[in-house]
Amino acid sequence: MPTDSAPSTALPPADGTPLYLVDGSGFIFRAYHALPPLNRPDGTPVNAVMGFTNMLMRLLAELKADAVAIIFDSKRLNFRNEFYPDYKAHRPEPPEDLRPQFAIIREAVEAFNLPRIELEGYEADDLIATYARQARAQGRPVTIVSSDKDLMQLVDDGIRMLDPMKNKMIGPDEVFEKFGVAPDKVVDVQALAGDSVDNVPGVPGIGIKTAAQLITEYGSLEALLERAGEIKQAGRRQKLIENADLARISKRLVKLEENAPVPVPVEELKVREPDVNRLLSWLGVQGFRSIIAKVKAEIAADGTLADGAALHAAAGDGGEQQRRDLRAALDGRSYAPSAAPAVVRADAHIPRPDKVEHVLVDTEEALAAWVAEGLEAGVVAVDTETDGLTPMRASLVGISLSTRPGRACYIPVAHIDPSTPKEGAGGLDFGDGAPPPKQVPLTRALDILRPLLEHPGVLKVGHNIKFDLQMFAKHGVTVAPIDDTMLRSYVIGGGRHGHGMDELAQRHLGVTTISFDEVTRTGKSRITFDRVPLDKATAYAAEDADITLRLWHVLRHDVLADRMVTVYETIERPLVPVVARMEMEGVLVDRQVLKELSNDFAKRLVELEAEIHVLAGRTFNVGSPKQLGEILFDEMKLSGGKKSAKTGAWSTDSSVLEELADLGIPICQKVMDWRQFAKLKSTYTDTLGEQINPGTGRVHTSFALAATSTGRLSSTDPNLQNIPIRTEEGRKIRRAFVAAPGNRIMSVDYSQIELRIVAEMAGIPALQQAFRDGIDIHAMTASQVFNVPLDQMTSEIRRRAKAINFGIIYGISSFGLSRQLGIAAGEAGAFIKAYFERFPELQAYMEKTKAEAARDGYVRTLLGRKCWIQGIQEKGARKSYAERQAINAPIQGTAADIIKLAMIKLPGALADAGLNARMLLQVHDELLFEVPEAEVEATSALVRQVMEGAVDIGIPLVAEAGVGLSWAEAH
DNA sequence: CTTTTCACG
DNA sequence: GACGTACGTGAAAAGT
Repeated sequence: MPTDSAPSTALPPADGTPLYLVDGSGFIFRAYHALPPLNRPDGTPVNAVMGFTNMLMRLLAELKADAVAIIFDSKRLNFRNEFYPDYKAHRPEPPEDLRPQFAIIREAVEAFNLPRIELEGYEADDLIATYARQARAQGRPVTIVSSDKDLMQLVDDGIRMLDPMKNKMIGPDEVFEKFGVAPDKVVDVQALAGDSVDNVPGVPGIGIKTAAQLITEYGSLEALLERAGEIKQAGRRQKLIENADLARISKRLVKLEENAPVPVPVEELKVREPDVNRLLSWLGVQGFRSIIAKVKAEIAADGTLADGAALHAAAGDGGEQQRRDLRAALDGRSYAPSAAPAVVRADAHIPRPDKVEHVLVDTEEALAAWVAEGLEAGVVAVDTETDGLTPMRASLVGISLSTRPGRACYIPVAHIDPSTPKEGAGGLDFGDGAPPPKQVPLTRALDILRPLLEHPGVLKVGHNIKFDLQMFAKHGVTVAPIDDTMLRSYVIGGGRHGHGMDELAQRHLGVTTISFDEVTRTGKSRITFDRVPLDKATAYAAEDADITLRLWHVLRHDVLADRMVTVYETIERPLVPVVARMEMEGVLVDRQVLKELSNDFAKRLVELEAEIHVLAGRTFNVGSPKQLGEILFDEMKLSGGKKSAKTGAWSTDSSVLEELADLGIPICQKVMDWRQFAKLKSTYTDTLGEQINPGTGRVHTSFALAATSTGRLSSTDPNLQNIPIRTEEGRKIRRAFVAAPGNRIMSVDYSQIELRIVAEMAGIPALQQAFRDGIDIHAMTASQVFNVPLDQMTSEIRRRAKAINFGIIYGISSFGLSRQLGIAAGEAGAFIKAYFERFPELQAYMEKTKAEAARDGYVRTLLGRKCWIQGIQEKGARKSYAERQAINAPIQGTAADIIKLAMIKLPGALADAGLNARMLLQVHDELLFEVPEAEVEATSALVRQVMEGAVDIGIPLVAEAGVGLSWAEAH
């Protein structure tokens, strides 16, 4: 976790804000029994839900509560059953028509956006007791909303109870009325009297009246039991002596735990303004028309439902709402009711619609009607269908829209007859297919859709909407504003599961979607989407839009509930158009340079192969690790072979070959050389040329936004984040990445960003100072760890320190370090020990991070991104692996967050400065630009400034720029 | 379709 | 005493 210098979610000081603690579980039963049966339109019983919802409304609207927690029992047994198994054992199962209401009531709390508290092993009463005492200690008045007498023990002059059914306040006087003693003696009375409902035994024959009398007389339960012999009445005396232990157990059962490990700090129990759309939708599903009217009236009155927070302040689309209102005012139209800016109709059933309409749109009139419907709704899900997966090569063949859950359409715009031959000879169409099906042609369809897609007041929701943005941009349509369900899922569950739509549909909606393969078939018989018959295409495409919108409703709430709004809104969402633009820009690649390198590599491969065959004594496939292993270890009988654990095959990776080459085995060095050239040729020089887009003459990679567990981007088709640089031969490939005439390639990279982050997050003053002083960090750590003055530093000592520094970032192990440095594990372990002794804060930080991962299942970056860690609960090697991930993820992830923030700021900063540089690539700590020759100086200064100032993490960030005619020169 | 290897940060 | 390892990716080729 961030240390003191992290952007703090500063807790407010105890400020005397009254705290309302609602006994949710208790209330459910009382509301159920108090209210007549009541069903919502679909037949689900909701009488307790109704009572509960009215109570929440009263809390917010009448009591104007600012600090609230709704507290529930956890399902399982609690700690009381450990010492008294019969506790609450005879409770009957809840009635049939109450059971389905529990889940709906939890939904109610979410819909009102109130803190919902429950904790396994504890009853709601224990959590209430804990919070009540904590708030009381801060001098805050506490109101417990409950009519459960078991809570009366908590009452004092600062803690009162409110009986929500009778609307009656309970203070010390009322408690005395009930129990005949002051609140602090209530426990003793209950221990004696017992409770048949909860199966608390007490002392047989003693009820509340007698108990109160005895406690008043003797002062306390302990005193009474000790002096039981003094009691005059023989029967009562005997019962007390015989059942003293039962009374003591009863006291433990009745006494509430005041030190429960509550899951949310008391300071964070705050009323947050609900998402009005979600709340109204939810109320609509329940059929609570009178409550909807009340909510709307409240909002009309003061713009908020609860006191405090501004409307939509926490909601993800707050900006959109404001812009929409502004736009509506400007053009004199209004797309939303003036009083309640609810845009999702309250009768929309979320997430499960009661009817499904997936329709084909093949006329301009029908399309215009859908556009009108989208404008009215204010939120639409959009999806595009194309004839390929790479956006820069694919063509648009259809568009789907969804305006509310269950309602979606498919608009084919470039479908052809399914019987059309796959490839017209030489691209010519001999007209042997039937005419295309009836549809609105592409350009006409886009003209009609444009007002919707570009309308600043209509949110366009997509699943990986970057792709759709690009498809529309190709036709001059700039889609904005946007939201992305894939990225919403990513900020919540990055590293825990995938974020593809099919998986999320299953996960969140329980829906199995129509698979793409099902529609297009697979393998050789696969057809492009423009050949899919319209009925099938509609079923598939409309479903995608429908599911996207339904996922949006769920995930929008989940992001909020998971406190990930800031990461989503400040990093992921604004990044989408930036990366979309960058991919479309593409990078200019000189085919001729690649061709020459390819020929050169081919020549050397032929030579090497011949030499290797001679040395092996026979011909074989050098590219086959299996055959090579057999040659080296079975036929040539070389020692030092390792077998892979999985298949038992000989390992022939570079570490093995290198060892043998050092022993003077000539074939091994030759194979290593062969491998290098084979890799460079097959992966880079032969392939990159083919990736040049014939239309733009440039290479357009695709950056995956939700692929990594740490928040990094990844690059595919082709991967431009792993272009060689480490060897001289490999580096030549960068000569092919060139600037267009009149331009230069500029590379700007962060210097030592991950080590800076370590220094900051772990709070290591010595490292922080070194970075502030701008000294060589590897030499400095070498000097500190190995006790060598800087002026006597050798390159070998510095190399070792550098390896340790990198090791730190990877979650160091003595094995890994020893392998990296080619030293014994024991020696490596000693280095690590010395390092930790010099920088003790580091070891403490690592322990803390591991513990956090084990406790929560995830770790966080400095900016709050969650990185889920799989396997942290396991044992042995798997656990160690998970621990190293837990150490690495916050560091790597923070660096990823920082460069993303810089990328978001750059387009605006460049435009404001009148500069025309284009951002081309991101390589984790580096950004690549194409810059007009005349603007090189100004761009270099500005980009460095923006990158260094992307966010203030405490330690200074440093960015360095290089310029040249190619990437090789710029780096 | 999985495994091995190797390119990058 | 042996596990099986440095963290994060994607692509090509071989081998099932």
